Amino acid sequence: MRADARRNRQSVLSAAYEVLATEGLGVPIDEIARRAGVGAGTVYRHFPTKESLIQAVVLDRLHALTDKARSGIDFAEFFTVMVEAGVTNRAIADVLASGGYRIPADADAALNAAFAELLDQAQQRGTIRADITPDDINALVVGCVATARHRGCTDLVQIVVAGLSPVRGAGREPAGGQPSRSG
Amino acid sequence: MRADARRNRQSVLSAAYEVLATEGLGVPIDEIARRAGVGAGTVYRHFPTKESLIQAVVLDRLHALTDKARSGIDFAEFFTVMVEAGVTNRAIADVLASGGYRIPADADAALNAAFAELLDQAQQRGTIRADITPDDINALVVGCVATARHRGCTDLVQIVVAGLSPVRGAGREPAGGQPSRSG
DNA sequence: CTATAATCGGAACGGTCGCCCCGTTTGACT
DNA sequence: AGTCAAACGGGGCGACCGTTCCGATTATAG
Repeated sequence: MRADARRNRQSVLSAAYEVLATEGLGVPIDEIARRAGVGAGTVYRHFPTKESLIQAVVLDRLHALTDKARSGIDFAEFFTVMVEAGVTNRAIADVLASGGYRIPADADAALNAAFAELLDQAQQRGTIRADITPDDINALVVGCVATARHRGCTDLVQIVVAGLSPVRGAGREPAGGQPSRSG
Repeated sequence: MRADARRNRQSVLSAAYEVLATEGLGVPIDEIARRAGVGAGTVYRHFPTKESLIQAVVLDRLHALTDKARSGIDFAEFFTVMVEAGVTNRAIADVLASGGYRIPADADAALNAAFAELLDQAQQRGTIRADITPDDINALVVGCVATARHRGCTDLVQIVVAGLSPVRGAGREPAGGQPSRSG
């Protein structure tokens, strides 16, 4: 592959990563091309469709999240990580909510499996209510992202996590830190 | 006003109400016109912009919700009502999430004030954690709607409500009913 | 019934966006 | 340096959508 082609491909990927994170999946290809300093045609040379470009960018993030889930992290912590990923990166938020372009099933499945494993461990340890399913968690993540994006109140995750616990108030008093303060 | 004009205006309103609830704010005007059995021009004769038509439809629902809040309902119940309103009516969901067309500030304020009042009562009664703000509740409603829309699991509201309560497990065991069961 | 003006409907406009085309440029190999 | 295929870029196409326009229609007053 020619050097300029490789360089341009990288520019497009970087620009796409940045713009998608800020603007979400709705950003026009022209905007990505402009920020990459190339023409729209060049973007389509490297990525046949907008969807394929988005996948290239988003899959990278999803794999990073999957790795994080496998790193011995706590369920509640990872829940927060997922929500923060969605809040920080609008493209991730859109993908998690299935709002826009689909991602390959295997990447989705890997992340879901890792997350489900953490959930199972937490349930066996009694930290999380037993009647919660992985699908519930997915939905809650989407909801928390939507919640936190609505305004800056990321700490609302604590409320949801508290609701997930089978028994509250045993050494986990909400006092001491305002769970929500924004504006 | 001519009789046919009045009739058409009503047709447009009915069609808009129905289509907006199902499809959300993104539905094209042409689709509303088609379902109303009129031309697009007729829609614009009665409502100068798409936004004004949406407002006419949505304001009605928001006032109904405000009335409901003032009817002596419990906070947790009303929380559920709000989420269900968003789940049933995509236009309401979009408006609550500020995703699309704005609504007049006074209608929004009235609903918020009524909801905030319910929250305050619940907090004074000790049912809801004292550190929760009305804005937090708004965000949580949006999140719950997004959550429930993601799949059919409306019951996840219970998890959030449980997280909102200062102490759980005192006569409010989650046992007995599967808080989430879907697909 | 006729005149008249309000109303109707859908074609048309302007803007946006994903995607393609093709004349031009440029990097790599000799 | 010369050659040429690969890569570039931006104009253009088709589709969609909100909005406008105007000739045809029709309700209503006299």
